[in-house]
Amino acid sequence: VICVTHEVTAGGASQGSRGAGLTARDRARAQITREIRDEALRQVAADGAQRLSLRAVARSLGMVSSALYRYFPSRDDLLTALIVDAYEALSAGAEAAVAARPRSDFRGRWRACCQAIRGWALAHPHEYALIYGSPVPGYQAPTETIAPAGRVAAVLGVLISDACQADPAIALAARRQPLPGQLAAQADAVAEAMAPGVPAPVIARVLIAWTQLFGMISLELFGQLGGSARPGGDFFGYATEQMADLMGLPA
Amino acid sequence: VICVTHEVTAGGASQGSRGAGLTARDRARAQITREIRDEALRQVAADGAQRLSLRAVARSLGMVSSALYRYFPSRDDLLTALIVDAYEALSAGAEAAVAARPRSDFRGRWRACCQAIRGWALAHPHEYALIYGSPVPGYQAPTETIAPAGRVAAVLGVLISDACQADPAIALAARRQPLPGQLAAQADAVAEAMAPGVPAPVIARVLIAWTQLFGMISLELFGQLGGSARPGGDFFGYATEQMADLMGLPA
DNA sequence: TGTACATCAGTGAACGCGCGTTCACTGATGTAC
DNA sequence: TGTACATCAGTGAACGCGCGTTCACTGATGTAC
Repeated sequence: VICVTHEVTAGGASQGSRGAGLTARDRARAQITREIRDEALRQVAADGAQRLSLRAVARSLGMVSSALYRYFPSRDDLLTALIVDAYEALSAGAEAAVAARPRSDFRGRWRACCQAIRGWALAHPHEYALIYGSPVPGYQAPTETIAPAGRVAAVLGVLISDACQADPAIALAARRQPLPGQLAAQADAVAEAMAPGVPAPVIARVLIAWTQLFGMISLELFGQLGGSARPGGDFFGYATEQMADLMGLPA
Repeated sequence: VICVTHEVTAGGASQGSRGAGLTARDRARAQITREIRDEALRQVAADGAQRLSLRAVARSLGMVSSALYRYFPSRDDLLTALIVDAYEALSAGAEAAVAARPRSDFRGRWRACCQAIRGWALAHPHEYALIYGSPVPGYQAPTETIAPAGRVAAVLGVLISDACQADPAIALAARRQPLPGQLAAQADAVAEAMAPGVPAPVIARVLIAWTQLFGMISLELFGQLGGSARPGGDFFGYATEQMADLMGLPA
């Protein structure tokens, strides 16, 4: 009885907020869904995505494995939710880091973006692998993951857009090296989606910086740098500056 | 009886070659070991490394799964053998491609190296993932894989060594931008192992080119380029040239 | 406000699958006298 | 050359494990009159 009263009270309170009409059941469902995601994430963080097991998640939550099917129709859907979360966390971090710098300090914003992404990757290696590692076998990323993935790229898109508007010299310098036809068209397509108004040659260099950034992080994280060549933060910072130069960001 | 005669004859023949003293059993063992590797490789190529299963390999070979333990002490040892093979195949391809160009055409050798590595990766995506993808969970690469991994890097090491010796301008140009202390020490260590005599600033740029190369290939192969930004060969070629410029290779 | 019915969360058992690895064993191949 | 013994490849059964997913069911929560 106490329990019922409690729920009714909470229901009334939540009706006052914007979740109007939420029943106790709805709220319980939302919370348990969250708990499942959290526990699944904990397992991915500990053992990697391939090891994610519905049964283990259910076990940790004191549920029976079949109960999870009330919340996620399959293991793959749970994985998809985690992937979306990872993209969101990464891009939120990058956005915040970039926003913390003066709007006109383009090189500083680029640095902040790189550091934030690397920092997040080092802190969450398995989540990073989940979104930028080799694909999980048998899992086909559904279309829902495309938008969150784009949000990460948009951080850089906005940055270069701002820089090009503020400093026409960037575009001018890049234009002196025209691109082969097909690449120019590709770059234009990218510009339209991510950085309207930025000329193709600049975009091409931004793409180089982009692949450099994730390439470095992946090689470092996955330990594929032959022992001797492991890039600590020093190499990362150095490469970041070189890429800023390549993109033509003012010093 | 016929069978025995046959074997004795073959044994005699092989004693004439450098595999002296090889018994029929030894030769059978070598061949079956090869067949196991080949079949395992076929499975990795088809389904990825995580899906490699001793039982499936045995099944394909018409053996019973426990028989494989005569040849490989565990699944991990089989994986290790495949990893070594993959490194060897990749580096052999890169070496051949580089060797096919005139020794003094440094930019051409660099281009050939990049194209060979990308070509091999596209042709053998799962094997590429095996060596440059996110680590297989639960598998710890043993020390035997270090040397073959280094062989790939050595291709680039020899190249830049040659270039620096032939064209002192490369080193001179790079020296104008000194490195932060720790990075210089790291680069010197890399130089000592891979490219003796090459100054640290050049090495730092080579490392950028190196991470760029594998970063591009990984992002392309693993499909993590947000749909729009997928790098066909055009982008790859463009980036390759930019990296040649960065390293200071003469045009 | 009270009752009858519909909805839904969670249970527990089961299905069917595949895996890596061990072990006692048989029979063929190699070796030493 | 012939025999006795040691080595080794391959067999078949078993151990113990974990997984994703389905299904009929119970009991609590929500809804409509």
